[in-house]
Amino acid sequence: MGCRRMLQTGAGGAVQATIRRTTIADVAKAAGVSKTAVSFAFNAPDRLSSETVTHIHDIATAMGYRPDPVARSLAQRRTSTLGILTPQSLDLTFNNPYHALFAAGVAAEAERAGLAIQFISPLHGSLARAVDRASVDGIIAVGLGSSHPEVARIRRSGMRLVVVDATETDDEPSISVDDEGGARAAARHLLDLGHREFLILSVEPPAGSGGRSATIATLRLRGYQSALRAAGVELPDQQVIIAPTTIEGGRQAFREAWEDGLRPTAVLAMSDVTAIGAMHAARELRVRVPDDLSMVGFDDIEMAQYTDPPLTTIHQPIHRKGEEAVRLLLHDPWQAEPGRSEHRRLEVRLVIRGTTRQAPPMRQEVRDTKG
Amino acid sequence: MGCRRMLQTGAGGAVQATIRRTTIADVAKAAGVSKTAVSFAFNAPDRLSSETVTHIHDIATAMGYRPDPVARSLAQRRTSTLGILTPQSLDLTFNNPYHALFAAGVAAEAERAGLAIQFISPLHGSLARAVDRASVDGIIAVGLGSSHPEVARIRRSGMRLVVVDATETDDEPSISVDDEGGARAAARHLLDLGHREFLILSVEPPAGSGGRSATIATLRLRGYQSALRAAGVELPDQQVIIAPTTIEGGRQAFREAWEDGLRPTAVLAMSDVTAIGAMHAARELRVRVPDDLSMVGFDDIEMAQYTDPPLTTIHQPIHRKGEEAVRLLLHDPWQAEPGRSEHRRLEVRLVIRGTTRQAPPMRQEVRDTKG
DNA sequence: TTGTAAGCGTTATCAG
DNA sequence: CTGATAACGCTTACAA
Repeated sequence: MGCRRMLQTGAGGAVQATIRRTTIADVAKAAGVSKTAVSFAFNAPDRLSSETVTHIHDIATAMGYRPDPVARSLAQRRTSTLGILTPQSLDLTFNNPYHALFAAGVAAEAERAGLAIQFISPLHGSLARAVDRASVDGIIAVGLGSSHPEVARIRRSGMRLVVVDATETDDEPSISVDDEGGARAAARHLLDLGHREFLILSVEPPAGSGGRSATIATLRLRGYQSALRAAGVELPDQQVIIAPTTIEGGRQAFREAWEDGLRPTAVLAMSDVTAIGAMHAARELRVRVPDDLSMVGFDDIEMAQYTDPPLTTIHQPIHRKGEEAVRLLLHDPWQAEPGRSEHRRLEVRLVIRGTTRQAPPMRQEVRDTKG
Repeated sequence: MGCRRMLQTGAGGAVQATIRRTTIADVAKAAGVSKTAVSFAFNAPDRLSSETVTHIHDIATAMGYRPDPVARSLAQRRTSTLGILTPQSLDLTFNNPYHALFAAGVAAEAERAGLAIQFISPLHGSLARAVDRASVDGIIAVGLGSSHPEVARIRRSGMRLVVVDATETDDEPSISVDDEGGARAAARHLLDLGHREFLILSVEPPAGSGGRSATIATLRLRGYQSALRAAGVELPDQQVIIAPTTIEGGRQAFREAWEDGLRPTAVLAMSDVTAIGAMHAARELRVRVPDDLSMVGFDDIEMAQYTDPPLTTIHQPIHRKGEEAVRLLLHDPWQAEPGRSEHRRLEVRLVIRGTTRQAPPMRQEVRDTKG
């Protein structure tokens, strides 16, 4: 099927072009029908006699014809693609079990709806640029508050948008979990076991997350604090440290805290991976978990079941969050009634495994023996 | 900015449309210039006086104008998007650390080149459909041999293509590692430690992987076998079992093998996650690793360092594979010289950690004591 | 049942 | 430096 073509170069020489796509017009001509007929053969076979349909299909496959998805998108004003917007680099996103599982949930539901997925993350440092270039019908923004300038811009552009893990506002629909409640439950569990000396490993607030909107870091911290306060436990700033959400990040954070003389009997980690890292640091420092040190994570990623001992943590339905986000995006109830967006808040629960135990007696003031 | 519009419905009633995009024509009119000028203002500011550029930009942002990426792609015949093709569902892909790390590598290099990433995986069970709908400039196919019908179809369509983890052929460029050599090194290491009773945990061959082309499962098995054969060790079929590439999959596979009466002193797993699952199964069965059972994984994912004991495995440069795949796709040396594709084969190496130890003496024939 | 023709929103060519 | 005008490849009223 001669679909190569000689192109005249400016200089007058003939040069072989890369294979030119077979277009709908080519097929139409070859089949002796109109473009419309070919289009129908693919998109609405019912509107053609079954003979012509098969005839056209035969010709088309023989010529290797494949409708151009871009042209199709332009004409239909629909890309059948949905974007997942993350403020971090994809490199980080893909290697973060939480994000991976969330994306899996999105993918599962998207597939059901026949939608493809595209990841949108800063392009040459600019989220705006990445968003502008993305050919998508809707965006799921994760971890970006409504106050984030990019989110605002997307909303203004009229593109469908669902935010995940961000403050609920009237401006756009959202999916979230009870971060504060979960954190409170984690802290209470440790308080109930008699712990009074805590170390909190916080996740990093997203870059440029804007002022007002509460990030999950804020919410979870608030949860921890409210439980501690209710129990009359102080929490000096020094005892909450921010760690990168990686195993290594958690490991280093705990090491440094230890070297700074902190001697908690319990650590509250805002993410399971951080907790896992901290567990390894503890092991290296010959601190036994849970005998000497209790630990509660957050998220309940798969690995949490397989650490040694298995990690006590706050379970959240990560995969379902992804699915629900897609449903909300598709359901589109807020477009009709602006200023009254739907919010779905999913439940979390404490899962007690092997990393929490009664606080060891008499471990106060150890901190002072240092140096 | 009145960019809502009343649309006449077929029935004659007026209905409010969703917000209509501001187009380049709107901006041109508002700014009192031609469409060309607006286009230049965005894509080739040098060709306009700086005054007009800023003027146009001002108007454009005021109107909330954003060039339509789809229209742009059509006109440019370029989507600036690259597809990662996997034969499995995204649900599995995202939760597989190997794939996640590979994708991260692709993402890193793609970002440098200003390319977006789209995942292509079976849509309603059909890879072909998914490929047809994907608006991408090039495809990186992972784990799909050249003999796979879909790969052949893509090649024929003239789309840029790089295959990863597949047999090297003249038809398309490829990235791979020395799977066979790595597997051989793993087996030799165990043989050197005196092991003679093996269990092999194989990964699943990709569905419809076609007949001839060797998958990584084939290659690694070949590597194991050649080392064992050289040492005069028999490997009955019964001792190689296929397990899903998940922790749970490895766990169950090992349990079942054990229940079937197999009593290996060493297991060779084709993937780290499977190995990790098997380690947990062993622990549940009170089989001590590495005292009673040695284990070697494959891939060297991050978790391998953090298991207890840390996993001995075959390291492969997963992230770099992703980067190289993109480079190869962009470099495009094979387009010029068809039938002579470039292949990059990256190195693997044995990383000895804590899960391998001298074989326990006298553990033959235990198998026979069963039932 | 099939064909004609007008978009879809850009970019690219080529005169002014 | 700027502006018409023709692609780009498809879908989709509307007409036959």
